[in-house]
Amino acid sequence: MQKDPSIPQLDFPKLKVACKECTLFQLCLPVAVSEEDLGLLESIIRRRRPVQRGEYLFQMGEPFDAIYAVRSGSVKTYTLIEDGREQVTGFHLPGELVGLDAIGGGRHACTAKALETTSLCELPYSQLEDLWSRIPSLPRQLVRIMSKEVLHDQTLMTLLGKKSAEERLASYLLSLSTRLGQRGFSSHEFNLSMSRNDIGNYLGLAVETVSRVFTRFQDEKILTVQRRNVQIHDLAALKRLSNYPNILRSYPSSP
Amino acid sequence: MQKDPSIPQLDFPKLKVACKECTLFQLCLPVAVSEEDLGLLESIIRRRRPVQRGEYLFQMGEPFDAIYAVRSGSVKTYTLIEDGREQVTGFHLPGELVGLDAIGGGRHACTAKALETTSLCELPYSQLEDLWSRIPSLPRQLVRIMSKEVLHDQTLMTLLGKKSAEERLASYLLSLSTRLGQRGFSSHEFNLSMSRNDIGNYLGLAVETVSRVFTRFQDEKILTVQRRNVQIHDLAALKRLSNYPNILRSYPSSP
DNA sequence: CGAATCCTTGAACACCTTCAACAGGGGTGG
DNA sequence: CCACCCCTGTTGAAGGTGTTCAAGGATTCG
Repeated sequence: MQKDPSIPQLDFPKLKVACKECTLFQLCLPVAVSEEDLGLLESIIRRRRPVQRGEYLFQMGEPFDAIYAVRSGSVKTYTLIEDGREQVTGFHLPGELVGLDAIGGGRHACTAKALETTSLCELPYSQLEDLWSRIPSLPRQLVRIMSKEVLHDQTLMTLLGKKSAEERLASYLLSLSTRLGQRGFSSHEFNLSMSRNDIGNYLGLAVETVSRVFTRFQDEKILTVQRRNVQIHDLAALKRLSNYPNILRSYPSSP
Repeated sequence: MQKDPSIPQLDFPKLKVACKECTLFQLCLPVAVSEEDLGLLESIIRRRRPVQRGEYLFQMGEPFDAIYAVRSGSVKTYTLIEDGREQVTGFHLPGELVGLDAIGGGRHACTAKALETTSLCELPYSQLEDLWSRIPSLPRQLVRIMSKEVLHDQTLMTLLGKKSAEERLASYLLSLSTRLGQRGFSSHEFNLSMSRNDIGNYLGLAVETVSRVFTRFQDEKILTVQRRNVQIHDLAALKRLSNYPNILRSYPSSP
C-alpha cells in the first residue's frame, strides 16, 4: 500500500524459489530440515501467484485441505458470530502459518483475507502428513509452532480479559515491533497494513478508542503516528505500559 | 468436593490402568493407535498418585518436560501479568491435555492447579516424541488436538472481545454442558468445580457480574443454581443467548 | 473534482466495575 | 452439638472506562 522506499514494508517483491534461499527459513516450518529433505518438502509446496489486497485465502466453513505460509505481505483471519459480528483472530506476517485451526475439524473455522498484495506457500496438508515418516523433524516443528500459537492466543486472552485500552494498544504495537524486527525490518518504524477498524476489532475496542489512545501516546511523545505510519520513539515506555505477562519478559524473544 | 451420589461428578474414583480400558480412550491422545502400539505408549506414561485440590501440576516458568492428560477431576491453568493480575486461561476436564503451550518455549507459560482431587497421566514429552516414528498416528492426533485447542482459544477470544456478560456466561455453561455430556455425565445438571471468582476471571468479568447474571438466568427460569450446583432447564434459551460463532453451530460437536 | 473510505474528535450514555455490606455454608474447636 | 470464624457468594449503590452516536476532516482513487 505505502510506496515510500525508505521505510520498511511488510511486502518485499522479490520471489524466492527455494526454502533454503528464503529469508524466512529460520522462522518457518522447515527449521532443522536437511538439505535433501528440503527438496522433498519443496516438491509438495504449491506457490500460487500473489493474492491481491482483499482477496481470500479461504473462507469460514470451506473444507480444509492446506495450510499457508506467508512469504511476503500480511493476512488477517477472522470469525463470524451468529448476528454478523466479526472477531479478528490474528494478523499473520511473513514466516507465519495460516489455517492451523482447521486441521482438527476438517473445515476452516475462520476466514483469511489478504491485507495487501501477499505471496504464500500453500502446503497440502495430507501430503505434508505423508512426509512426516521421512522427515521426523517436520511434525516436531509443526507441533512447536502450534504450541507457540496456543501461547500467543493465551497472551491475547489475557489482553482481552484483563487489560485496559492503553495496555492493549501498547502490547499490540510491541508485538508488531518485535515480530517485524525478527524478520529484518525496522522495529521502531513501520507501516500498518491493517485499518484502525481491524486493530480495534482484534483488541476488543471500538475504533474510536484506538484512535484516542494513539493520539494520547503521541501527546506523551511515545510515538508518532500518521495514518498507517508508526514511529516508536520510546520503546521502554511502551513496554512499561503494556504489562506483558511475566513469562514473556523473563525469557525475551523466546516466543 | 460434592458428595451427592445422584448427581454426576467431575471426579470418578475408579482408577483404570490401561488406556484401552479408560473411559476417555476416544477423547484422549491414543485415538487410532493399534493395541500393540498402545503398550508402547503406556510404557512411558507415568501415573502419579492423585493430586489434591489446590496442588500444582506445574508452575509458570518451570522447565517443561511433560504434558498431562486429565483422567478424573479438573484442572485450571492461569498466567500472571507483571502487576500480579491473574488470567485463567482454561479449565481442563477428563480426557483433555494440559501443558501444550510449553512445548514451543521449553518452559511453562502458565500455572496448572487442581480444582479438586484429580488423577492424571503424565507423558514425558521427549519420550513421546521418540515414539512418533514408531506410531505415526501419535503426532497426527497431537496436532489435531492442538488444532482444536487453537480453535477453542479463538472462540474464547471472540467471547472476550465481542460478547456481553450474559452471552459469556451462557457460552461458558454451554461449553461445560457439552463437554460433560461427551464424557458421559449429565449435560443438564452438574457441579462446578471452580469458584465464581475463577469463572469471572476466565470470562473477563467481575465476580459480582457473574453472580448477577446467574440470578438473572434463574429469574428467567433458564436454570437453577445453588452454590456450585447447576441445573439447566432451558438449553435452547441458553444457546440462543450464547451466540456461538457460526462454525460451531453448523458443525455441532465437531470441536 | 467528487465519492467513498478511513480516521479523528466531541458529548451523552451504558454496561460493567468497584466499593461496601451482608448472608450463608462448611469446617474447626471447644 | 453448637458457636464461631472464614471463605464464598449475593445484593445494592456509586462510579468509571469505554461505547455509541454524531459530525467533521483527510486521503485515495475513479
